[in-house]
Amino acid sequence: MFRIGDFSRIARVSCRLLRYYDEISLLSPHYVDGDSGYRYYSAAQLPRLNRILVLRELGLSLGQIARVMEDNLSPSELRAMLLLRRSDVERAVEAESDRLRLIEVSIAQIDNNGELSTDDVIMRSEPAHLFLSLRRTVDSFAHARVLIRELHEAVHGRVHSSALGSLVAVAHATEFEADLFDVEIGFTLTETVPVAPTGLILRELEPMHTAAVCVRVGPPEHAHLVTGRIGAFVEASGYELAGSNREFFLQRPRLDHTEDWVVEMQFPIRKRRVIPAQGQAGTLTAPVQFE
Amino acid sequence: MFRIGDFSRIARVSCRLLRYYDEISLLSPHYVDGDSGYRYYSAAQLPRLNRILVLRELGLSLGQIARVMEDNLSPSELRAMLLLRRSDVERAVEAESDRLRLIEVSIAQIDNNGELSTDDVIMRSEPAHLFLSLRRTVDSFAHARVLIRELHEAVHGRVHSSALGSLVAVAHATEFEADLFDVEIGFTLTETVPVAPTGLILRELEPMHTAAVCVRVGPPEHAHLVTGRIGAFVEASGYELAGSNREFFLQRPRLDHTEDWVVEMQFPIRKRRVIPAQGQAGTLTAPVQFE
DNA sequence: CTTGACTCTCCCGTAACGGTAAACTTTAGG
DNA sequence: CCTAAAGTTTACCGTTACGGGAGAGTCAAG
Repeated sequence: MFRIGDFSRIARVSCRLLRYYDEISLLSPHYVDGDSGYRYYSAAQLPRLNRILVLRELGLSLGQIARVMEDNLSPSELRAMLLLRRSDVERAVEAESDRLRLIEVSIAQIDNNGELSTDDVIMRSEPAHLFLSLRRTVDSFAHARVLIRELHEAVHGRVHSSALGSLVAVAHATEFEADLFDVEIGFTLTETVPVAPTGLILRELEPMHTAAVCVRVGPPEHAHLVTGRIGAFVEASGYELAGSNREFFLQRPRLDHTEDWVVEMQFPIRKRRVIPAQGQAGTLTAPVQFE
Repeated sequence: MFRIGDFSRIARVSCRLLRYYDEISLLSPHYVDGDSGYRYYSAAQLPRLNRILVLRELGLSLGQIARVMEDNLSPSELRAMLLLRRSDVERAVEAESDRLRLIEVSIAQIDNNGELSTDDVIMRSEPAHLFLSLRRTVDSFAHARVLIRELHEAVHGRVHSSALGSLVAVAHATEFEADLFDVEIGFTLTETVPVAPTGLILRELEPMHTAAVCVRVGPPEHAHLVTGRIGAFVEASGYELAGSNREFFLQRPRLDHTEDWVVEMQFPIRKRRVIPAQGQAGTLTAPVQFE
């Protein structure tokens, strides 16, 4: 019979931990003195404690460990738990590895540029939306204002304003240097509407499983700065573009004050299967070009 | 100006998170109504929020993120933080990979044996101890009782009992099948003592950086069972033996009741440089032999 | 003016313990 | 036998980064 301090020294765990495991009934002392409340442990409890510690090291939660310990769980059930745990750990390893690459990209950014400029590019998923739009091919992206006005006129009076969501511009062109832009501009909808013969398209705006997004505050003339930044980020972090990008207007734009526009640029991306340069942070010196 | 709900939808984060970041002064609203307490956010705050989210994704704590954000931290300081973070993540990846291998070993154990029998072998480090001992070569490990008696007589009266720690037996032989055992038996000491010319050795019992330990309750005749289990565990988890093993007596042994002995067996181990079979859990079918 | 949607603050809960305080018990030494 | 030191008890708070919910107040549209 050991008092808690001796037992903790023998088992190399803290007294606090033993009391905690007693509290949650994971490992109760062999005997508790009724008067003093002193806990007394026997050496025969060491195997149980060690088993707990081993399972803990495998990453099982104390709740799971309790299930393993209390009834003598069948080996196959334990096996199932371990399989579950294994897939969790596999995912965790992959997630941490991804994180590691992102960190290295950021360090390389600082080394090359003197500062961290990709800091506002973020990756997330984007759900599908119901979308009511106009599609045109124009010769200048600044022409967008005209399109927006046209869209407003087409929509005005036909759709209740409470059904309208955000203004979205989809860039269907994949060549960024081309002289012609295939642009689709419309509103997301919160409910379906009848589409009269107005030239308006009613469709689903595709969801993006993974999107690199960046918020731009300023006129469309500055878009290429953000575009380049996103491109560099996507390139460096082992992804590639996976479709046409689009711009979400987070504020209803005032057509005559383009410098106040608040636009979220969204680029669908996917993991590259081949990762070209797997080197250290400092070795990523070649200038990274977009597309 | 957006109310918190709109802003949360735009930024794709929860209201709760925005309130929390306000509370810890990480991202305060552009304006707070004095009467109602309503928070109003401006679109111009999105870049800051996104930067926060990016840093969070890199795994920085909110405290670190706050330091990055509040003063405009110099890029080199940020770089240092990222380097620190990188080494943390590298360690995390390695730790999770180790864990993954342990899990796979456990699954393979169940598949081969029908149950998890290595469950009470645990890995930890063992500190150095001051050690006062006798060393003999005997022809049978069961001869240990005689040695213990001899040790008691040598120590009795010369060392104050408060200075005595645990009884330890060191097996210096590396060949487990040999007929002769080179055994050293002694006590750990809590303070240094004068060693009279008694044949006793005063030395440091080497620490073990990594040890596989297992508690055995029972007579020394059962030691080989535990030995085999530890060996199989060590072999399967990518380690190898790295020196002579020893037995810590967790209870002062009663010489005439060997069946009550509570002994912790400690084997120093190190990572194998070459990992032979890197296969899946189910493929580990060859019987694993000790040494 | 009402009603429904929105927002506020405040408190509790998470997992797995560590730290500390105030009171009590045991043990060793004289 | 007495005292002092060491050990132990319960109880409460803190950690991280939020999520959930209660009860009360606020805003906007019809």
